[in-house]
Amino acid sequence: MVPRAKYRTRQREILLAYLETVPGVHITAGDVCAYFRQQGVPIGQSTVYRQLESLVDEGVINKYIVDSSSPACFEYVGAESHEDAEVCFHCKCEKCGKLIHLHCEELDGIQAHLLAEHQFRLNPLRTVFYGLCEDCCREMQSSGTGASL
Amino acid sequence: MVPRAKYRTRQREILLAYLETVPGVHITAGDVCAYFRQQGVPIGQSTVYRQLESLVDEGVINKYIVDSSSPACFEYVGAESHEDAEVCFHCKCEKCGKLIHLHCEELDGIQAHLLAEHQFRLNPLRTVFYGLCEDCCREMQSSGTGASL
DNA sequence: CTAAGTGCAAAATGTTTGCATACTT
DNA sequence: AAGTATGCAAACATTTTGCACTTAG
Repeated sequence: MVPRAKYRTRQREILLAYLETVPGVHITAGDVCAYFRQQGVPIGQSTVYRQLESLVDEGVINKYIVDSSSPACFEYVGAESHEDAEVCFHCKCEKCGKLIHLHCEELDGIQAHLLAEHQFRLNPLRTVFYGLCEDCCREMQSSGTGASL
Repeated sequence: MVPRAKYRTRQREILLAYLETVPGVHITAGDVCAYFRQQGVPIGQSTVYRQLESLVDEGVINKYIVDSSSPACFEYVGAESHEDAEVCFHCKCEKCGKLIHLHCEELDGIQAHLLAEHQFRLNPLRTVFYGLCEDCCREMQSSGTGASL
């Protein structure tokens, strides 16, 4: 795990500023590097990786790992993670990439259960349920791909 | 995605035989290779990767992807059990990085709930609960770092 | 001034692939 | 015989790291 950022460096601000312009969008570290390179903004890739990891650590962005042979995706969620009011869960469709925000008491119960029975203090802000959304689920059934997970 | 195996080769049988001896255990492709190398069983690593992928495709083993910088884990779940394969959830400690494998009916209920109430078909193989493990949780309380999530 | 962050290039890691050979059916 | 699997090594892609240099506080 990477330590939290302690300085506001130029690179961090630029990176953050960029991420804020694409909330809810999933981009890879490579995407970010490519974007800056194309824009002529000089930021080293190791800095990108390090800062992204820091931001994940701080809960400003989410990190999604979908497939072992594809890069991790990052997503700006800053606003949500800072307000402590409504905790919401995320469901991410593995097929279309759609991200669904869920408010649900039943799911909140998971938190209590994990704590009581498994001594695990869940952090909902960073937990993402992966699976298939309604649309993709239907689409998959009709297309006969008997992949019923 | 890799095509299904069509031949019963020696390597496939050996691999399968080994996997059957460690049901429910999570091993990486590297683990498998190392084991065979140590046992003097000559099986190439590409074969291991290819066969594992085939077996995943056939539902004989599960593949877990938890972290982008750690290898995928495989777990034998049996030839027959396709639909009702015993899947386990993962809890990952954000602090120490520990990975906890959880098998729990209560958590299985989440799957049903998400499907029934939110039309979302959860894929437990990809879903990871983030939070604090028991040890880190206690450690944090005692060290007065009032981080109560 | 000091601790933290940067950037480069190189290493490490995990996985895939090209291709000639060997095996299964 | 025909198609499939194997094994090696090399390619690949992503991420991490060592280290000298710069910068924020």
